[in-house]
Amino acid sequence: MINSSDSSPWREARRRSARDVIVAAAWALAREEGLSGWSLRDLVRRAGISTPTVYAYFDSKNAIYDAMFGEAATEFADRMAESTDDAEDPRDLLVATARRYARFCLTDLARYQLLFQRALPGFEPSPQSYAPAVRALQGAAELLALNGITEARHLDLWTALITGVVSQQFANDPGGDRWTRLVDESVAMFLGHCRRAAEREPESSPDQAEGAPS
Amino acid sequence: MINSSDSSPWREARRRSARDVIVAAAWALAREEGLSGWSLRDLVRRAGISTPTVYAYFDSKNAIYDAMFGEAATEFADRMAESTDDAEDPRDLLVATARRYARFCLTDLARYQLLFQRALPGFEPSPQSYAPAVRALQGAAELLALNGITEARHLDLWTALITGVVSQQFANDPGGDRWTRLVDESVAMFLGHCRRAAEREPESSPDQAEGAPS
DNA sequence: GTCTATAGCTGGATAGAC
DNA sequence: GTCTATCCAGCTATAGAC
Repeated sequence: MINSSDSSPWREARRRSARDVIVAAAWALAREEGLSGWSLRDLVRRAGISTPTVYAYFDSKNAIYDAMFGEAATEFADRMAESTDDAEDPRDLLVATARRYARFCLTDLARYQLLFQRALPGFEPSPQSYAPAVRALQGAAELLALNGITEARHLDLWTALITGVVSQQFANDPGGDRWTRLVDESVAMFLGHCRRAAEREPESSPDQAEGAPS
Repeated sequence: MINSSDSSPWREARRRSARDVIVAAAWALAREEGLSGWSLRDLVRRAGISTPTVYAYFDSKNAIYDAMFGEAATEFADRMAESTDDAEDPRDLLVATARRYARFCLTDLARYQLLFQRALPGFEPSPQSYAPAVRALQGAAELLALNGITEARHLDLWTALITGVVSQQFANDPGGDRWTRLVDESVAMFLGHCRRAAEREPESSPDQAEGAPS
């Protein structure tokens, strides 16, 4: 037989698509039963395959989670990189991005828990799976720079603020908008603060190393 | 035999202290192995008792979690209610409280996850266990009122901000202070924003219901 | 590669003696 | 109330036929 090597292109394609079927079934279950509320038995039943088939593509259940993490991280980076319209005011862009972030998180609890909450005891994403997330944070830094914000601590303040909105929304009003509707005001508060800070200590005082004990 | 009734005082005391031993062992395990990273077998080994003894005091593992939740919620309410010094500036009080909140959360990940992250799929605290948490939120509202902040949405903004700091601290710099050291600046930003908002729309414009799309 | 069948274990919870 | 002993359901993962 020709092409019996495991690395032949169409072999790879088959492998890949089988993988995709498994991961898709895993996502469906995670959304329905909770991130960790499903077993491999559930998975194979849902995907219409058998247990050993899963192990032909993944070494363990955690390897499936890792694939899910990678997928989610890529989605996240892509979504955050989408520019709305060019030629837009930097501030509107910041608002739009914050809204997009909140929507991204809130539309999929399982994904949010996997990606941002480290909700799986004993699971650590592999470096490859994690990589895209770094890309997204760089995007955030650039977006703030567009708004004249370059201090590292202000980037941290920004992520805290916007993370907190999502976190509270999930914890205390899931499905509602009690916190997400505060995004506009949050951005206003944040930008106002940074602007005034910049006026007080003009230009690059190079992020004076305030004692940072471990 | 006198006092053979289960409701006699010293019987109750014994029951209680046995309960306490079990819950204490559960906390120790939760801190060492993760909130859900331990089994009843681990628990009985640690507490030096046997499985049926546990079931003499608790109906299920979730009942143990509920007791833990109640304990944590009480601790939380107490800690938040501690006034630093009287005669203090309302703003300093706000900063101190925010710091106390962050410290409370960050000193015990398991407690934080149980109390604020709903990290146990399928577990809901009973109303009795939950009650003290309400007390704490009322305290926060009063503290903001002392600072002239009475709008409901500003209370929400406050909790989001301070929650976000803790959340980011845990997720991206556990053990460090990269975010907690931003508490002062966060309070400044928040108070500045609320003050200016109050100037623009003076006195109680009764929280105009801004259109709330999902 | 995919199946059936099952190993091997660990989990929460219980029976019944004392 | 506390024990020893155990049940039984669930899990991940694998052996071995095809």
